[in-house]
Amino acid sequence: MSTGSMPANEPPLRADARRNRRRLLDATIALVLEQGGEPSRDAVAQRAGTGVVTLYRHFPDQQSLLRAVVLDVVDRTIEQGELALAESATGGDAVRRYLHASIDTGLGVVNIVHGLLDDTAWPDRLAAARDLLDRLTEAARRDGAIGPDVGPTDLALASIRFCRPLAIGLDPDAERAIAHRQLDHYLDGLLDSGR
Amino acid sequence: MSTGSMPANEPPLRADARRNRRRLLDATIALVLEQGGEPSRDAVAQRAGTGVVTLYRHFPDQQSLLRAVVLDVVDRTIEQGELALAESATGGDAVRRYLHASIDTGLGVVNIVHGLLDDTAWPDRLAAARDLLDRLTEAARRDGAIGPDVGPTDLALASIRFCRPLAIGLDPDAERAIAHRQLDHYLDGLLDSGR
DNA sequence: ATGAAACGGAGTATAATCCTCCGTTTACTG
DNA sequence: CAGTAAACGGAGGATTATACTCCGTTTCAT
Repeated sequence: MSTGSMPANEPPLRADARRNRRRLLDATIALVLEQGGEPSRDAVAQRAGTGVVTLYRHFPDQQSLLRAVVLDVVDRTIEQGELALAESATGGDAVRRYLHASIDTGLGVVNIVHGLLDDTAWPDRLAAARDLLDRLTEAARRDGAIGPDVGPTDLALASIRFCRPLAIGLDPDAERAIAHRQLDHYLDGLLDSGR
Repeated sequence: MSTGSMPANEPPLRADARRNRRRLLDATIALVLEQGGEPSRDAVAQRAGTGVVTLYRHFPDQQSLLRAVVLDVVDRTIEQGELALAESATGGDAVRRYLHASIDTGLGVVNIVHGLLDDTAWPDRLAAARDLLDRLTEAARRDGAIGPDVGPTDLALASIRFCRPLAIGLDPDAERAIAHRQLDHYLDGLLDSGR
């Protein structure tokens, strides 16, 4: 269930294949976030520490790779969002926790890659994501954490903004730390928390 | 004085040359911000609405182009920052006004391009920029707008974060509007203004 | 009007990218 | 602990993008 986007009724993958598939997805996510566009096949394979052939075996064309990436990221993010909504004490906390999680899952890729896909092969996930954002907004509004001028779009745009690397040669750890810190300040302003 | 980065003791440029130079700089700034790396020559020329030759005539190699871009952006941003510092009622207001201005000048390019330059051909501007950030921080701290945990680095990183386009196919106007809105929320959190 | 400076389109050399063949290595099964 | 099938990676050729230049035309300044 938490295995990301695995089509269920397929012959089960061998262990190394499964590992490499995961690495390819992670490499693609990182490259898309860093460069903001379609990464080259060679670059993906190199980043993943795998041969180019492996990439082609798992994902015959760019479309299937990007589709898999989107499914993977969206699923992991929605999962985190549902947890946030279920376990947080207040609506504001849920929003806060969800956005921080979206930085770690790399949600930003979805919006970047979206325009490169010719089909919308995941209307269900899109609906689920929208619905999640709506419920997060609703919860925060009910608790008085946000005013009427703040909507689901603000949350979506925030996740895009803070997911993107700064592209100034920082190592991933520093990059993430900065993103979380900035997001916290942003949320301090967005949510009139406590005060 | 407000003509951007014009080397003073050179033969004066013809009117069309000056115009094209400006367009090339703007195109480069936009492309660097959108793609986060070295844009191709053809792309720059096309975006500027000029021929490739014109690009080569003004900037013989990539280095000179990037250097010119940095000088241009830094100068215009510093100018705005000094104005903000001089004319704002409070330190917090100065910080706010400076960061909003940096979105419009495109300051983000400097940090992105910085790593692509092999020399630091503008130690004076770098010093001036640092100094400006220090004075802005100092002013805001004196007015109680920021605590001791917020420093000049936060301002620099914020300008990078909010300068970068979201890369989701928005038109420039929408892009800028979102950036300003998000920056405002961020600053509401960063500066414990008023409250 | 005239000379000089600036311009753009077309074209070639170079580098990056895409994609496949095939011998080797790695994981599962009895 | 074999044996087999699946998965792997490096090398290489076809295709595409990028960098840069020649030269006839247009635009500006006097």
